[in-house]
Amino acid sequence: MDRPTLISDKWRAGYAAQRLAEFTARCRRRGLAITPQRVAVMRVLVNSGDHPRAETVFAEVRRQYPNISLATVHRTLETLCEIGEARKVTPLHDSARYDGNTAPHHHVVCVRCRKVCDIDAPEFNRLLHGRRTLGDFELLGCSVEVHALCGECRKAAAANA
Amino acid sequence: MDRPTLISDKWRAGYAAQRLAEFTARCRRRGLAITPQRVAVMRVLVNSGDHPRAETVFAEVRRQYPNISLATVHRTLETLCEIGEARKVTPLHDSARYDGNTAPHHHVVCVRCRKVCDIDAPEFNRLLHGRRTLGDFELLGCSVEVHALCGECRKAAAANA
DNA sequence: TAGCGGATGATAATAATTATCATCCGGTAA
DNA sequence: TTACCGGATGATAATTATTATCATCCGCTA
Repeated sequence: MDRPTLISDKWRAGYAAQRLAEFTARCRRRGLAITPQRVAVMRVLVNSGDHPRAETVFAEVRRQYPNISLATVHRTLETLCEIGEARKVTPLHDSARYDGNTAPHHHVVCVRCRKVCDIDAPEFNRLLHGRRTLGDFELLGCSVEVHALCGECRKAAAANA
Repeated sequence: MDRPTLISDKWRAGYAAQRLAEFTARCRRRGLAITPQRVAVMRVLVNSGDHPRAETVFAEVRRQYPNISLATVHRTLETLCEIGEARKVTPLHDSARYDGNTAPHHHVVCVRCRKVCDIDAPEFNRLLHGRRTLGDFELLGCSVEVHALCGECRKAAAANA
């Protein structure tokens, strides 16, 4: 069946090992230096079942590298996102975006300029199929964020290529 | 059919009129004063097809109330969210959250403490049914955010009640 | 092993948001 | 209608997250 399931710690442990094993090769391929700080940030992130903030990663990495700078952690996390080794849980975070539409609906977000449009998709409103819980969580609702390139950004991207 | 569609400006105009007509009654019911600033912020927000930042709402409202403070706009937007008249496009925005898992997956977020867990749900990965575009947008992928209460917050909420 | 260029640490600067507080004004009850 | 109470506002300071700057360092290639 296709029910949603929480990803298990066991799965994550295997996944993390795999990712870390490939990490140095991937950095080299991208022309990035393999520094102990970079590896440490990557390790903490990929081992975390949580979705940590920069500050949290900093606290953890610091135990092994007491001299690491918070700025380095921020820079490294951004770098990891740029090369596709990590992602932000939300692409919209610099400032809060508010939505006056309280009817159930979803969003399409331009990954380049971050424009957001509302979409109506009854099918998306039925994703939970009436399920009330998932593991320890009591489910309340869900929202779908479709990632896309808007018309303008599509043109801009084509022009740059 | 149930295909996703962009919400039209026409629909929004009607929706906005309706929401504004009900707004004062809803405020009264909640014990909130009807101030011109509050109404103006609500009007700008609900008329916006975009998903504006506080600063953007501020710029717009200021044309009618040149003395309004940015702090008031921030406060008012938060208040609107608290009483359910608006919502944040993302509940996670105070600081960026990073995810080291680059495999397709989705998230369940506690709306109270903001804990995030990964979920695996093959069905969610098929939402776009191979569609390539939606209006002007070129689709790239989608992610589902399930809103929930985690175990701890459920207990805390029950204790407070 | 030398040297180039990217990476880092320290710190300042910026941006977004929240806190503080005196004043103001919407809502109620006389 | 008027007086009053408590929430709302405006001005501003404070806080928090993130990014920029820059001198120094060190991973990597030749």
